[in-house]
Amino acid sequence: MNAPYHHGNLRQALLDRAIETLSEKGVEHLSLRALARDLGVSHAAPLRHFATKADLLNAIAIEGVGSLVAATDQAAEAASGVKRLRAMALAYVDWAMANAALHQILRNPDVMRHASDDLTKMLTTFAEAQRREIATAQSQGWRPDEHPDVLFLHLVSLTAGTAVVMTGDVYRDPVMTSLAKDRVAASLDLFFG
Amino acid sequence: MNAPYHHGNLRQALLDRAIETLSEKGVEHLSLRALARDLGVSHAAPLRHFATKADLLNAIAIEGVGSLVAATDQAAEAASGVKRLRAMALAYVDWAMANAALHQILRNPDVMRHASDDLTKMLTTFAEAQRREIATAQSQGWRPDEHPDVLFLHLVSLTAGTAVVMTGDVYRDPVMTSLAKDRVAASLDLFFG
DNA sequence: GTTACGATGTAGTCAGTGACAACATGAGTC
DNA sequence: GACTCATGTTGTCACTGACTACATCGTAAC
Repeated sequence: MNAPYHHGNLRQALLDRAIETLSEKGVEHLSLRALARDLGVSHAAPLRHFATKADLLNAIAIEGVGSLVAATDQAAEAASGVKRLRAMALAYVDWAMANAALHQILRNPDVMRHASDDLTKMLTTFAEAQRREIATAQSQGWRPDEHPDVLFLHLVSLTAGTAVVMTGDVYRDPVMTSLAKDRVAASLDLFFG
Repeated sequence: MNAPYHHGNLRQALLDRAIETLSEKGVEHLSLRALARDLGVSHAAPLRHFATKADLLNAIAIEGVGSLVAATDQAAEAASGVKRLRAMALAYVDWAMANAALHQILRNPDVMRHASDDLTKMLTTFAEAQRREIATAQSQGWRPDEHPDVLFLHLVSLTAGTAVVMTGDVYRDPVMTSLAKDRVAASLDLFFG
């Protein structure tokens, strides 16, 4: 009748509930103790799974990057060359819009400051994949004369920036954001076109 | 001999010290009480000037936007047309690199979530100025056939994104960041050129 | 001059938080 | 059936943001 002594899958439950809370209240109001209360577990139980709050956020970020990489990988399958690069960029922005809370975690300096080796490695791998795609696209005739570093910086800035703008961090005016929604592809194509 | 009862300019001292602390430790470890200790006043003194922590961050953000607008305005004076637009974008990124902590505050969803009317108004005004510059540049022959919304979204995304990348939020690898430093102008010129 | 007032700083307090240590529970193993 | 160890609990500590009541002092009216 009573709740069982062991939760069963507290770790994942914490991650899921934390992501919910984050999208509602932001990282500043995420509290381990509130999570524990929400899940009907004692205030110190989360510490068995995440030694510190930073660890929890790091784990969330790892889940986020995994989801992001999966989304861009899937988008990449359909095409090749520049179109592949374009598809990945669009998928990135789409993913960010669909997972705004997760995206904000990945862009939060206070979270990434404590990034684990695993997390930084995932991000590095992601960046390397993008560099490879650029090289391939260039070898197939897309902007062959530009320096790869310039294209990479531009690609990363543009995609990250568009995601940031579209998830409402910059101009929180919803009218502007919804207006811009229809322009995302066109904006990206100023680069890919 | 003893410290005077009144600090003299506690408000500005708080702002200055807070910005220092932010660049060292991030917003998560900024504490009103620690600020009070640093400045040798009682733990509740800051509340006379900023009713809540959110108010303090908001005030910092207002200082930041003011400084940012001043920097881009000054850069704009020298040129006109697309060159003016380009100069403003470069000034934006330069400012962000020189004031990374302030820039991160302006990009922190947990801060902007509580943005005051004054702050949002400043940001709106800034956005409108950018839209005007785009219109002027277009009337002078720069990308005349593109939709202004597309250009605006692209401009904002690109500048915000470049600033985010260059201030180390995304790829924290300092090698990458310093490599990219020489490429900033070239990257922006893929749009302005 | 002194008196009243308002702005600024102080002292004390409260609930909420992250972190830690010591202990309890129970599923799986030999 | 005893052992073990991951998982959850209880208790505690220092710290924080926020609030209230009080102290100090510049200023300006009288």
